[in-house]
Amino acid sequence: MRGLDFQRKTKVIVVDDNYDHASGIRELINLENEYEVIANAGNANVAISLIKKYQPDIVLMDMNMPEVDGVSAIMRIMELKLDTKIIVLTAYDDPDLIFRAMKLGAKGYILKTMASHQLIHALDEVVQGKIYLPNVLCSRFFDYFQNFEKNQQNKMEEDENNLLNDLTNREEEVLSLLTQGITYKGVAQKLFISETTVKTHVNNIFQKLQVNDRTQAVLYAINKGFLNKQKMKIA
Amino acid sequence: MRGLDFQRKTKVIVVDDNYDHASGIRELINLENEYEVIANAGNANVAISLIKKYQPDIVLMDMNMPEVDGVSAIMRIMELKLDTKIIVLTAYDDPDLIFRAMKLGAKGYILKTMASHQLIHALDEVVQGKIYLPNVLCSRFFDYFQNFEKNQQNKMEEDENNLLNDLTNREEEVLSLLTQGITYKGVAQKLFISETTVKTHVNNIFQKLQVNDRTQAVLYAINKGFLNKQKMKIA
DNA sequence: ATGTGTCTAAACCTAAAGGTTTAGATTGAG
DNA sequence: CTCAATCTAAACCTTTAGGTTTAGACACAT
Repeated sequence: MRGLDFQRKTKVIVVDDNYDHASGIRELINLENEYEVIANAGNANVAISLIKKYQPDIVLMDMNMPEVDGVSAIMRIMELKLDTKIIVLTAYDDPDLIFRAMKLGAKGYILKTMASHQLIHALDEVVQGKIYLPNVLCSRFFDYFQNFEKNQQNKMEEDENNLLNDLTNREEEVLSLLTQGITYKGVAQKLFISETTVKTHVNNIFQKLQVNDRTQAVLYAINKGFLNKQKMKIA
Repeated sequence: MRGLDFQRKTKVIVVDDNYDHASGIRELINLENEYEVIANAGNANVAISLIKKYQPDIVLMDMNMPEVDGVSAIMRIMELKLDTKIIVLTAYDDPDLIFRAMKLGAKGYILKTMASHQLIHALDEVVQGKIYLPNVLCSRFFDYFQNFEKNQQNKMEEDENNLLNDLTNREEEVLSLLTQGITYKGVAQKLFISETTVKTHVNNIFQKLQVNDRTQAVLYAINKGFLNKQKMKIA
């Protein structure tokens, strides 16, 4: 695909607070016929206004900037809802940073330590609409992603402070029905027990969860991932 | 790293309901010195018991199986909490399938249409603890991932059937307090209005949301992303 | 066999929630 | 100006919900 578009060069804006570094990247990119660095920005605010003005095809963004951090900068650029594609360029391979950048919609992620031809390759891939994430960073991302999701599901059981763990089986059943917005009478019918028994269970639940009413109990349950647990039991 | 472990071969279990296909993969893998297919499984249940029994290093899993679907199978294998690594092998490059498999903890994802040496390469990468996701599938994943997160936030406003959109500003405020488990009296104090006024609002909310009590209203609100909306208003 | 935990259930009470109707004040659109 | 929507509020009522105490039946462990 490189060089097929004779109409115009691919417009790139470089965002980096280090002027020397930005200049280096600029020269490197301008060596390529199909790319053109149309502007440099030393901070996020300047970057935003330049992007609004020029609507570049690609923004190469350094992540360790003063004042506004890189993640916020990406967020603000994405909110513009332009066709501009963001490639992150940073010294850090921090999984959390990679995860957040990609989540927000970055199309590529490159380490500064990587060879310069990789930068050009990243540009090539991204202009074609692909994602550019080197294998090393890809693995980092997924380590974080999978553990993140896993933790979301399992943090409940692992949490010593989770009062839901004090509930008996029957109480869990009752709570499960409460989280569906069912009345005492309804719960009694579903569990084939009397309404007063349900009340007893509910009162015990309230004491164990240290709440005062069913709404708070339901909210506590939802926040602690109780619903996920119930779903898993069913499946 | 290949061939450095003289102690034992890497144990692989192949899960595929198509016997011929499973056999083909088995032979292919057994050509490699460092790998050994120790078992085949034609369905998820057999697979689970074989995995429990042999605790293989790698499970190669076909996703289009009858009875139990591949995603559920992955979920059940992950629940065993073994060191077994799952590589998905399927004919489909459906982004949703890729996303769910990776989310659940799959370490690799290969299409059946891909060359056989890629399968071996995937095994090599995964035994080293890396993630194997070919560029095409990686892009598919991120397209889904980035839109997924975006959609989660915006699906509410876009939903024509979302009854929350019928609420007035004041009703939203009241509902917001209900979702914090606050009583009529508490809401009245927070909003500097009388308790009966709160009741009126709440009744209107119930009618608009077509529910009968506060618990159901709170659940409706949570399910439709009301809490996210409130958070966004703050930020 | 004795105690502990769980599930069951009743009686009794108060507080809160929910349903209905009516209505005044304000605002903004036609 | 008038209509509609919204926010406010009261009176009246019924139904749940929640709190407390007591207690029988069963299982399980020491």
